Amino acid sequence: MSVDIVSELRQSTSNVLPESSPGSRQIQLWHFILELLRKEEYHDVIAWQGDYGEFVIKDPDEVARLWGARKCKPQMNYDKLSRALRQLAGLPKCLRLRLTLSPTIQYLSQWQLFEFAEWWREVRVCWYYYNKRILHKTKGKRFTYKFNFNKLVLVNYPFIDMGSAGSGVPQSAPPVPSGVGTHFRFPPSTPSDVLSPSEDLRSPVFSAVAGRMARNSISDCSDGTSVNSEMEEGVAEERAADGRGGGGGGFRGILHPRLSHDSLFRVYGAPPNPPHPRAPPAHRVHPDPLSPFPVSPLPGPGGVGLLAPPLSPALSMTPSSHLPYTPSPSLSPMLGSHFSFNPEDMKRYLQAHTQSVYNYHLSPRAFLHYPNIIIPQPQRPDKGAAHHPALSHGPHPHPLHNHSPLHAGDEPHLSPFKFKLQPPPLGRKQREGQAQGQGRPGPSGSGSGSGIAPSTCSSSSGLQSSFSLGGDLGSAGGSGLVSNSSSSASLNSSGSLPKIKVEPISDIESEEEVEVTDISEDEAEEHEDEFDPFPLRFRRDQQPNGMAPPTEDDLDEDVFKTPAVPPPTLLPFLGPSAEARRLPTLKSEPTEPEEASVTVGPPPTTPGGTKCIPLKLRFKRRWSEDQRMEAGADESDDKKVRADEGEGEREGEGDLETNGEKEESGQGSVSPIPPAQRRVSAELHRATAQLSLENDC
DNA sequence: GACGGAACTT
DNA sequence: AAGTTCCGTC
Repeated sequence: MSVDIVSELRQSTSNVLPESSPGSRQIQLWHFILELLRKEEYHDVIAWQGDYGEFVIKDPDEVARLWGARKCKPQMNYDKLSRALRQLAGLPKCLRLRLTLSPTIQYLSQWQLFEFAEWWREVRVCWYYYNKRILHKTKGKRFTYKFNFNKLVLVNYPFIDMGSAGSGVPQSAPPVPSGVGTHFRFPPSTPSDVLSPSEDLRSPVFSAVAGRMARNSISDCSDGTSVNSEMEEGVAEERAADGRGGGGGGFRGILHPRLSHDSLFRVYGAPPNPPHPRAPPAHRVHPDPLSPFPVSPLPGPGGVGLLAPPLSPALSMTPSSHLPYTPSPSLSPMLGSHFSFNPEDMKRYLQAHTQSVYNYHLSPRAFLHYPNIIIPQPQRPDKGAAHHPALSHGPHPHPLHNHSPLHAGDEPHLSPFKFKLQPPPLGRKQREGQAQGQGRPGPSGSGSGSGIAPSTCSSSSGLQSSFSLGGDLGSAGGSGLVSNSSSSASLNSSGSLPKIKVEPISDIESEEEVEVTDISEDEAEEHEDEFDPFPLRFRRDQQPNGMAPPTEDDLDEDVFKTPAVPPPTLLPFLGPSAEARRLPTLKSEPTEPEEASVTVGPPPTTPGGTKCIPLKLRFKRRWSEDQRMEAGADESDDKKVRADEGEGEREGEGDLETNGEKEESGQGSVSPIPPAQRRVSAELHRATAQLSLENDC
């Protein structure tokens, strides 16, 4: 890596990649801690001890003094130091968002919902990238903290070498990432074939992928307790996202054919499960002190950085920051179009991922996780079909992933959209507030689901959002009732557009329900295996409006960072073309005039637009495929579906569903939406209706 | 001791 | 952004 590149990287990523040179005042606390931990001379002051990644500050005053000396803060003491450590364990406040769905969500087409769902997923993932849970306090143990290496190493400091302590490293010490000398083999790709890092790294897609990768990729070598292989999870997620269960979907080709799991999985060497800290450090010849690689993986000048894009993870939505992928303008499923795919774009996309994996030491899971690519294989799910070879190594996915969302084909007579709403738990204030109000179901998930609790904060932008996005989805009441907020009222009365609002919140405390000390990483990692690629998980077996109990995963993920751009670009992957698709999508539905006017969403506000490949395209494609299939199906099935639908709706409850039905009925017999789709839409409406939240900003 | 809000600094 | 400082609470 050339010096200037390193310099540039350090500058461009200074907020993420701290200056780590000894003596630097720029050092971050967690790195300083690591620095002490790796030096034997400080083992009487601070040392690894206990569980994996756990360390004990044996001499708090001395550590504080050292820290203060490093930072030129002579007044430093352990109280302050511990405060800083606590900050490391927590989330930056005011950076979480909440999602509020107004009743007008019912006016969203299902593809808008897909878009929204996918966007939210991206937000979740992106947020994770920036979410700093570098360490946490070990409860019950004085002065004891524990690093979350799965977060830290890759996300914050992927190339950190923590193995300098040499012999005597306790088991609590983390493994030494090995670079040179690993079995890692990066598939050759020339810079010209790869997106420029700036494009790549700034892309929200990349951010999502990187974040996702970072979140997961180290799980196998972090706590030493995770038994989920990346591939397993990747497959599971991919399947889940694919929505085809074990079927041989058409999206398996997202794994770069030249990126075998085997080659990519060894970036860190064998998963330390249990870790083998005493094993002699692998070859750690680091021409660049920050990188284990002898040669920069970056293609050259212009590389932005090894780490996080400088933009908000939630969404670099500037047009230039996205992959130069321009979806076919004919992608709108409502237009009955077929989905085209540009192989060149896909190629570049994959290469960008490849590059990212290389740059970040990241997991090949990225390729599996982010199925944001449409493989031009319009195959119906073929149950029992052979899996993609590259995906077939790992254990089978978690059973939960068999609840693959968003596929209408697998279970033709069941809800094809088996996702549920699974919001994070309420914050304290929310809980308290709701305890006095409607009362929210506890985290047991026994609640009756979310009501539509529109934000009391009006959108600051032109968007009168029906969504307000946030990590505390679960804060919604379970009544399923439309709240009486002004926002809701205005939305309802005016029939305003279904829009999304993102707003920061400062007092959501979902983490407080996370027992991070004892079960945190281990169970979290296990739960991560249950990662639901969609924020809206809706299952029939739940109560009509029931909220699933928040999982660790949710707790861990349903936090967001405020997008760096105003709400109009809240669908980052929806560039103008996407918007253009979206609008016709709505218009293509013969709807009531009101709806027609209502559903015409906000105009595209991102000049140039985003050019990412949204997962929604998969949905669209699948949908289109399903529709074609169903169109060819016999009428009796259709009638049966309708009958089932009617029955289900009779069984169902909630104004939203009723409204959704009204909306659909308003389309009349000329509706291009087939019964199954309308059923799906109804379920979507019902599901999304649960994503309501009050707003306490 | 631990926690976390809030204001503040760099 | 990443703490630092102060402080009230548990």
